[in-house]
Order: sequence, then structure tokens, then C-alpha cells
Amino acid sequence: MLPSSTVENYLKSIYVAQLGLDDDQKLVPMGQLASSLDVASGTATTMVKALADSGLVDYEPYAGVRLTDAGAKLAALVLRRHRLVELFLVQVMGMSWTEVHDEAENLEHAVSDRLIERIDELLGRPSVDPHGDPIPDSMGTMSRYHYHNLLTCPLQKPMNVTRVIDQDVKFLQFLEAQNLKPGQSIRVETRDAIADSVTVINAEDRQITLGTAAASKLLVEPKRP
Amino acid sequence: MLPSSTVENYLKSIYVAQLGLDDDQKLVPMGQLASSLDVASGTATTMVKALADSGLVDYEPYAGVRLTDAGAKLAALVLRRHRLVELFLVQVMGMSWTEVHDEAENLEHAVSDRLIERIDELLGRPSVDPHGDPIPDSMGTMSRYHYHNLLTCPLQKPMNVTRVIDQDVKFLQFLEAQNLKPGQSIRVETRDAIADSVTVINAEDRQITLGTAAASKLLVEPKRP
DNA sequence: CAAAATTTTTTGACAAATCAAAAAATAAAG
DNA sequence: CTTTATTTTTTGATTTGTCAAAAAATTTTG
Repeated sequence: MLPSSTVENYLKSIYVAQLGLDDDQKLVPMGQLASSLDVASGTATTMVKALADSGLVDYEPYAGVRLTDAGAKLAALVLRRHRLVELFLVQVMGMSWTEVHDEAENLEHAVSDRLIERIDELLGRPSVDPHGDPIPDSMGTMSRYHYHNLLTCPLQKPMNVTRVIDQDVKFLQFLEAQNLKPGQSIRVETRDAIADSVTVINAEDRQITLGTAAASKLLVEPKRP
Repeated sequence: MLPSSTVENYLKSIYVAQLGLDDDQKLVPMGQLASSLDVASGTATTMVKALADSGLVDYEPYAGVRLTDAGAKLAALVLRRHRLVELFLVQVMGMSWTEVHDEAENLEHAVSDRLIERIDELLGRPSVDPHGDPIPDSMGTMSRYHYHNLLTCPLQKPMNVTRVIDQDVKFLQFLEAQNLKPGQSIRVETRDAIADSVTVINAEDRQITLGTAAASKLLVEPKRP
């Protein structure tokens, strides 16, 4: 019996939350899960218990939840569908990378394996989506390269934006307008811990100042010539 | 509040059933609706009452159900999404016309208005899907041209297959193999009421014999030169 | 037209997913 | 190390969609 879209969303949220944890064995707190899914905490508890009964997660009362191998694989395949659909919408349908997230959020539960395979083929087996997020393969394995962000990368060195860890349309539109979207070349000029800010220079030598919260969402790697 | 996919499926079923009725004012019997949706008859009764409360259908106990204008418009838009998706899957994704129905059945509830508009544009505002079924416009109006079928069309006259009223994969594959899919040119050779059969000649002069039930599902129009 | 057959509706129950608020457990603070 | 604050779980209810079987209405048939 295939998982409902609710189950798929729970698994996906746990998967993504786990990626944000340093240790793979750590548990995702119920509160965090509940708020990321926008449900009451009691709802998350009930659902997670059901997922544990199905063998998709390990659940430790008052501690949190962690995916089993089976759950992780399912979650990765949901993420794969999501990200392939996003890239498809941009590359084939000509939609903006700023608006495809919400559309993919619905389609990820409706596209068949067959169609996903077609899309994957058509796009040439891509490895990242329009936000730079890695696309898991059909076995459910995902590369986990760890990038620098604007707070940790070297100063004054030419870097490439590779990934944006945020799906907020306004923020993405801002990045686009400032030439800070994935693929663009930039460098970090200064950081000011007191002012909580980072200044970057974009490809057109314009200077942009970001707060550190925003700066941490832009992942970069050294510019390859 | 937007209708659930269950509601959309009920409306769609009623809409299609009504098209098969000679008189627009006639009611669709509950039994027929229930079996087309593959639910118990009591379930259909309950749901139809709820739809009536929402003003989407008129319901007459022990007689049947009929769409209101609001319900008909919603249903037509579901059908529009379904048929545009089908055509898209064939034309852009390179899938077979025999297999796109089931895929579209899921996607029709997940594609946004924005994406459907993109698809419509990309396909050049098409008027029929791969089965020859008409595609309602964005206002929810659908052309209702009435075709001949293989039982009612003139004998020995060159005709074009324009539409197939069946979504069974095996049947569609059969039609494809026999050169009887929409767009093909054929002529009806003989009809035998006793034998319950119709013989047709395809574009390659091969003779195919169909039962009348199957023959009634193939719609044709006089061949235009 | 009354008896039989069919269709439809009603009833009671159930599963999935949710919430709000009460209760319990854990963590933080003094 | 007790009190306070926070997080988590429990409890009881609700919504949507469903079924099976009993009851009622309608239709068919002899």
C-alpha cells in the first residue's frame, strides 16, 4: 500500500530536518517537526507513532524521531520527485525558479514513477534543482556535499553561488534582482559581527549588504575558472 | 475553499454521465454514479447530499442528480485539466495515448491554474485531447459536436476516426495496432445485426471485424479531402 | 394490482488526519 | 534541589470519506 501524501510530507520534513543535524543518529524534536508541517504538536505525536508502527521511523517518547532506512529511502524519493519537477517546470515549462516550489509541493505526490523517469531522462539526469539542491537518484541516495555559506567562506575570493536554502518567493526574487542566484559569481567583501551583516559584490560590481540570517542561506563554492 | 479531489471526481462523473443523456434536464441515477466512481451506493447518496448543500448539484431523492451551473463549470474545468494534461503527456513527454489516462487522473487534481495556462499556451490552445475528446475552454464551456459512430455512419464512405469513447488500455492498444486511432481514415464495409458485428477497412485495406459494443465507441466524421 | 425484484436511502461504524485543552514529563532557573 | 517554564503526550471531539447491512421506496412482473 503506497503512502498517503500526508505520510510523504511527514517523512520529507523529518528527512530535511535530519540533514540539518550534525549527527545522523540525533533525533528531530517533535516541536520542530510539528511547526515545520504547520500542525499542532499533538497531531505530530499521533502521526509519528503511526509511522513508527509502520517501520518508517524510530520514535523515542519525549526525545524525538528519526527515519529508519526504509523511511529515509521513501523520503528521498519524494524529494527526488519534488526537485525533478521543480527543474522541469523551469527548464521545460519556462516558469521562474522563484515560483516552482509551491507547484512542486502538490505535484510531488501525483507524478508516477514512470513520468518521473521520463522527466529525469528529458532533463539529462540532472544532479541539482533550480535552487542548487541535490536530486536523489532513483535508489534514494543523495549526494551530501557540504558547502560554505557567506558566513564561512573566505573573504575577497571569487566564489560561485551554488545553492539557496530558502523557498520564500520574496527572498528568491530579491536574490534574482541582485544577481545572487545559483550560478552567479560573487565575492564576500566584509563581515561585521556587531552589525550582524555581510557585504558582497555581485558580478556587476554592485555591493549588496545582507543580514547574517540571510547570508547563511546562500551556499557557495570557490569559483572554477 | 477549493474542492477536494473527491468532490472534483464526483462532479466529473456526473458531468460525463449527463453528456451521455439525451436530455440535459434528465437526472443521473445514483446507482450509475456510484458504480462509475466505484463506491457503495450509500456513499454516493451521502456525498451527493453534501454537494447539493454546497449548491453544486440538484438532488432529487430516488430520482437522481444533476449539476447546477456552478457544478457544471467546476466539472468542465476538471475535465479541461485532465485533457490538457493528457495531450501534454503525449506531445511533450512522448508518452503513448494509451497510457496517459491514468496519469492524468492523478495530475488533474494537482496542477495549478497557472501551470494549466502554460500547458494550454505551449500546446497552442488545442481543442481536442489524444482520444479526440473536446477540451473545455478556461471559462468551462465545451463544444458539443455530435459525431457518428461506426454503427450510425454511412456504409462504404471514407470516414475519419475522430474520437474514442473508452479509456481501457488494452482496447486503445488494439485500436493502435489495427490503425484505428483518431486521425486514421477508414470505411465501414458491412454491418450484421444478427452477428452483432461491424466490419471496417483500415487505411491499409486490411479488414477488421468489431462487435457492436466496440464499434459504438469509435466516433467518425466524413473524410475531408 | 399485489408479490417479487431492484434501487435507493438510512443507520451505525470505521479509518485518517486534524485541533484544543488538560495532564504529564523534561528542562531551566533560582 | 525545589520551583517555574517549556515541551510533549493524552484525551476527547471533529471532519471527510468510506462501507455493510437494514429499512424504505420504487419498479417490474405475473
